[in-house]
Parts: sequence; C-alpha cells; structure tokens
Amino acid sequence: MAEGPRPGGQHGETLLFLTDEQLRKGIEAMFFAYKGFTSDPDRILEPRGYGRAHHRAVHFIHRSEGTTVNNLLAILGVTKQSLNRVLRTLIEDGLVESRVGTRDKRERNLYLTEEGKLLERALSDAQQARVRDAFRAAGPGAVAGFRTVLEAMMDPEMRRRYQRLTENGR
Amino acid sequence: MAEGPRPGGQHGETLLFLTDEQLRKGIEAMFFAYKGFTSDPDRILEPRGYGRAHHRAVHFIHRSEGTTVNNLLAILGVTKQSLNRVLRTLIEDGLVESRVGTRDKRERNLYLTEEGKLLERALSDAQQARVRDAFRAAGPGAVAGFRTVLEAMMDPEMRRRYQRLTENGR
DNA sequence: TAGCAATGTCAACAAGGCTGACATAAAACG
DNA sequence: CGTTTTATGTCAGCCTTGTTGACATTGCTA
Repeated sequence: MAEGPRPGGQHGETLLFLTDEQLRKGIEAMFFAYKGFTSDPDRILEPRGYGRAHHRAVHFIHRSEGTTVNNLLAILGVTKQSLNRVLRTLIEDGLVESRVGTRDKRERNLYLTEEGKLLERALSDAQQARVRDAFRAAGPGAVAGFRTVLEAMMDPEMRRRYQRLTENGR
Repeated sequence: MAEGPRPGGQHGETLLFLTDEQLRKGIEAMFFAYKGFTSDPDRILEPRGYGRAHHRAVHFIHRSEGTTVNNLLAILGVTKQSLNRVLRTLIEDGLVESRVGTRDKRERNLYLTEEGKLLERALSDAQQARVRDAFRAAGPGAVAGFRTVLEAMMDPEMRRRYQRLTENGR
C-alpha cells in the first residue's frame, strides 16, 4: 500500500485519507471547480460569437508565438479539421495571422494580431482574476499542492507538454 | 510562508508568487489535468454509446439516491431539455429508475438500477484509480491544498452545493 | 524523381449545450 | 372550489465542437 519511494510511518495516514469518500470529494471538486474556471471567459466569448475552442487556440498561440499548426494540434489534442474551423474564423476576423514558415515553407507560423492580443488579454484577465483570488485565499502551500496533484493527474504525454511549456516561461 | 489570514510580512511573497506566469501555469494545469481526468471514463462510455453527460447524471444519482429532477438540474447546471435527453435514454436502457414521489407526486425520485450501479462502479473505478494515483504520488499535504484551491475556485452557488454534498458522505 | 509531411478543405455525422413553446398532473393558495 | 404555480416531459430547431473519410496542394527529403 505504500507508494513510491517513501519510508514508513505514513501508512496509516495514506490509508485513512484515500477512502472512496475522499476520492469522490476530489472528483466532485474537479467538476465544480472546472465549471467556475471556464465561466468567466465563456461570458466574454459568447457575445462575440466565439466558444471555448477559440479561447484555447488564442491562449496557446499567445503562449507560444509563432507556433505551427501541428504543434497546436498536439497541445490541444483535437483533429486538424476541428482546429482548422476555429483557426479559419480567427484569421478571417483578423485576430490571428498565419505566416508561411521561413525554414520550412510548408509550415504556418501563427501569431496574434493587435486585435487578437486584445481579446487574449480580456480572456486572460478574467480567468486570471478568478485563479488569483483562489490562490490568494488558499495560500502558497495550497497552491503548490494544487499544482502537484494536477500534474500527477495528467496523461504522461500531456504532462511533458505542460512541463515544456512552463519551462520557457520560467 | 504560512497561509491563510496572516499578518504583515507576506506581501513580497504573495506578489512574487502570483506573477502572470504562475497564474498561467495554474490555468494550463487545469486544462491538461481535466483532460486526463475525463479520459478514462470517456473510454468506458464510448462503446456503450454514452457520453460525459450520462456519466455526470449517473454519478450524481448514485451520490444522492432518490434525488429529484430539479435537484439534479441545479447540480449539473444544464437545462431540463438537455438533462431530459440523457435521462430518457438511461431510463429506456434500464440504468435509471424514475419513481413518482411519495410526499409530492409531481416529483420524480431517481435511482440507479442494478445495471446502472454496475456502470457507475465501472466509471467510478476508472476515475478513482487515476485520482488515487495522483493523490498518492502527491501526498496528503498536496491533496489538502488541491481541494482548498479548487473550492476557492468555484462559484459560491456551486461551492454551497459541493459542500452540502460532501457533508452527507462525511 | 518518388514519396512523405504539413496544411487546408469539403462533407457528413454525433454529442450535448441552448431557446421557445406547449402539455399534464399535482400542489398550494386565496 | 377555482386559480395559479410547480415539477416534469416533450417537440422542434439551432449552435459549437468534436469525430471520420477523402482529397488537393505545396514543399522537403531521400
């Protein structure tokens, strides 16, 4: 029952704390929190005729300026047809610019236009406000734990991408 | 360093720790973790022709046996038309039973049938396995922080519902 | 030059949100 | 008792966002 590389002395605690009920609490917390997490951006997107998919695209293009379509596909984990649909509208609406790659001309490098950056800021501000408030209320220790658990919950593939993303911004 | 409502001396830390970059990490962690969180149940649901909406209904009916449609609507935060669509298929397929209320005959009390309980168990087992692994890997302190942050991230309305749910099961 | 890679696009379909309108039965109210 | 409100169900239609399959173009690469 012990897990991982830990010495004795915490067996009882581990057992006590991983009851069905505790796990259920964690599961329900994820459900309700994710709802809140997406609600503010959703409100901003709706009147502009965009959805969550647009938000995600804008977020990761901002995060990794000049990223390629293939890279974005891997991060988002959707099909190219699905991504292309939102990407097309964003480009048509002048929020995203698609430049032919310099090294490899088959690739498209994606950038936010000034208008795109405005939307990104609006979405970020709203979402960050909620996360910041939650972080402040919970305190630094809780935040560290929060991220540790979330990271452990990711698929290994996604965890690698996540860690690669955050390395840059370190 | 301590957390919660503390006196002076923590400004620098709070400021340091709530950089844009830190918030972004938290946001991306939510995105990637939620993906993993839903992936196992999704794989179970797909061959049976069900989706996440069915999972949620089954989960909360299991959680609050005999709950009413209205209560379920409030917890899930969807329209009755949307809920009714999944509820109807679950009832037709014999996974959920809808009994006329005893006190108030307008109400329908919802229960899982034996077959419904089997599906619920399969879904729970899969999702709990991932959460349990993540919790074990992260350790008790991290788990506490995880739940503190998630709770702080919920809309107040949802937080109340969440807390009410977990009170029973305590 | 042949083949593979990166991208885009068309078409069709499904899940699961939404709104609006309407129906029924039962409770609650005056 | 009659009226109104509540709880539920249902039909129809729309939207976003995911899917698969097929196919075209361009440009690398061996």
